[in-house]
Formats: sequence, structure tokens, C-alpha cells
Amino acid sequence: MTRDEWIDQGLDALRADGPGALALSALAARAGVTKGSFYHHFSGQGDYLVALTAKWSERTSAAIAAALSAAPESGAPAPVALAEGLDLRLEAAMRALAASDPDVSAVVAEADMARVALIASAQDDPESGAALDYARIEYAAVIGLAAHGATKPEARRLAALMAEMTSAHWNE
Amino acid sequence: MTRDEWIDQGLDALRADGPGALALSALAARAGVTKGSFYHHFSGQGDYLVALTAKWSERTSAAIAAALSAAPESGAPAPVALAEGLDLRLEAAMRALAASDPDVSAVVAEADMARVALIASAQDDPESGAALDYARIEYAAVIGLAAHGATKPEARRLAALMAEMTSAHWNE
DNA sequence: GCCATACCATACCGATAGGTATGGAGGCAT
DNA sequence: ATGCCTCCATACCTATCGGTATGGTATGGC
Repeated sequence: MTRDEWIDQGLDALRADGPGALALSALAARAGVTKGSFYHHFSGQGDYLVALTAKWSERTSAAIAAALSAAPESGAPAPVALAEGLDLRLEAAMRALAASDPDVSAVVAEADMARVALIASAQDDPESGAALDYARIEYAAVIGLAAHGATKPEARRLAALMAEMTSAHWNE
Repeated sequence: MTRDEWIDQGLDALRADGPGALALSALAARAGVTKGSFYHHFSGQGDYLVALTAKWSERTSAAIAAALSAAPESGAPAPVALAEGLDLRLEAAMRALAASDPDVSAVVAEADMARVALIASAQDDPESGAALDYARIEYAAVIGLAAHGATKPEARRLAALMAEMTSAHWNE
């Protein structure tokens, strides 16, 4: 077990079983090791959660950036690219985790802002002040769909409808 | 302390400090009583959480129904009425609570469906299949805004923009 | 005045959480 | 072979959780 493996297993557990699965005993049992390993790689729970959320933030933001930059060729508008590139269950679980930990909450808030900025910059007229507003709405809608457990096909369909609405209103 | 007071204090604590504030010891300390009172009014944690979520569901759904039915006169479209009638912090905290409790999750899912149906029925052409889709998007956007802690004025402004988009696309 | 019942404080219990201290097993250099 | 350093298992500590058992006080009916 490396530090990264602990984090990856934690992300899997978080996605599968929610924040409660991040209890140290549950994590160790899941991985088939004991707490000895954990405290060798991490100074404590705070250290672990920060590292976990940081990795989530990096990975997810990179995935979004890739999906958005590929959008012009693939023809997928921003909301669809989001619904495609995001792990909806993990997004929802991450928000639940953030509700009980201020450090996590800060990282999530920062990631949200960065992603909204990414979406805005992929818009037709990124400089317009409205671009940020449209981006926030699109992003909020996808996160909201994740929050009540929409399936991927549903999320994709609704994201497409949303994209249609946005671009129609945008170009009027 | 009555049963209802325990529930109301729990909702306040949940909104203010997240799911962790629903720990029995924290609740009792907050109310200035001991666990003796709690176990007199409730059979246990499960009983309490079910009662709490049920009350939340009733109250919130009633508030939404009222806001939506008043919308035609007040001129507030559905998303704005939602952003106005919902306690955004409480909505976010409730989702976090649902992530750790299947019973709560079931109630939240049911409430979500009911609210989406309410929004759809307030639409111009409620019978159309698209009405439900639009309603889901509008609702998801507001919940998503709640999830990353949007302030009420922001939520209101973005909800208004969203309503403009939706109705424009709807009537094309 | 008596008794039942509602209400709640106190004290206790078992399980589990995070955290620490320690020591053993294995590679790697010298 | 020796010594060191990485990695982790074991054992233990303390705090806190949900939950139970019990006893006390207040209030209302009769």
C-alpha cells in the first residue's frame, strides 16, 4: 500500500458507500491491512482528507478540461461534456463529505469556481459577463442532477436539452 | 420539550452545522436537556430521523406549492419561486444526511419527485412530456446552486435568468 | 390525600472511533 | 554479517457514540 493507493481506495469507498465508508477501520478492512499502514503514510485523518480531496480536485478538473477542449470537434456542448466527464455518484458523495469538514468544503468550493470558469471560457463569447452566469447555471444543473441520483443516460439527455436552451438563448 | 420541539431544533442544528450536529449528545446539549428526554419521545435514532425528514418534506413541499400557486399573480416564474421558497442551506444539509442514511435518502428522493411534478404542473403545457424535463432541469439547477452554497440574491438572479431561458425555449 | 402517568436527569454499558507506542519482517547499502 | 530504513501488524489508550435501566419530580384525575 502506497499513499496513492490509500487515496484511490478511499475515493472508491466514498463513491460506493458514502462518507461513512471513509472511517479508518472501514478503509483498513476494505484494503485488507491495518491502521499501522495508514499512520505510516498519513499524519492523521485531516492529512488524509486533504490529500484525498486534492487528488479528486485535480483529476476531475483535468477530466473536465479535456472534455471541454474536445467538445468543438466532438460536437458535445458544455453540459453534455460535464455529464459525461463527471462521476456523478462521487460528486454527490464529495458534497456530503464537505458538509462535515470545513477543509474539504473549501477545496470543493475552490474546485467549483475553477470548473465554472472553465465552462465559461469554453463559451462562444467568454469575455461577456453573462458567460459566467450561463456557466454557473449549467454547472449547477449537472451537480443538481448528481445530487438526486440521476442515471447517466438521464443526465445526458437532460444536459443536451439544457445545452439547446442555453445556446438558443445565448445567440438571440 | 415536546416531540416537535426536538424535531425543530434538529432541523435548525442541521441547517446551521450539518449532519454532525444531529448527534444525540450535541442535540441534547444544544437544547439544554439530556438524553432522557429524547428517549422518552423517540424510540431511537431511526425513529427520530424518519420523523425529522418527514416534517422537512411536508413543510418544504407545502412552501413550494404555495410559492408556485402564487406565481401567476406575483409574476415569479417557477425557478425564482423555488429559490425563494427553499432554505438552500437546509436543502444541502439534507442531501448530506441522506448520503449516510438509506431511510432519509428514500424520503428525499420521494420529495424530489413530488416537487418536480409540482413544477411541471405549473408549466404552460403541463401535459406535454417535455414539461417534466424542463421541470427536472429547473429543479436540478436550484438544488445545484444550493449545493455549492450560493447566496440567496445570487440564486435569485440566476434563477430568473434560467426562467427566461426556459420560457423562451419553451415557446419557440 | 392518593395514585398514575408524563417528563426528564443520572448513571451506566458495549461498541467503535481516532490516535499512539512499540516491535517485527524485509530490502539495501556498507 | 551488520545496521538502517521502509512498511505494517499488534496492542493499547481515551473519547464519544447510541442505547438502556432506573429513579425522581411534577401534574392531573378521582
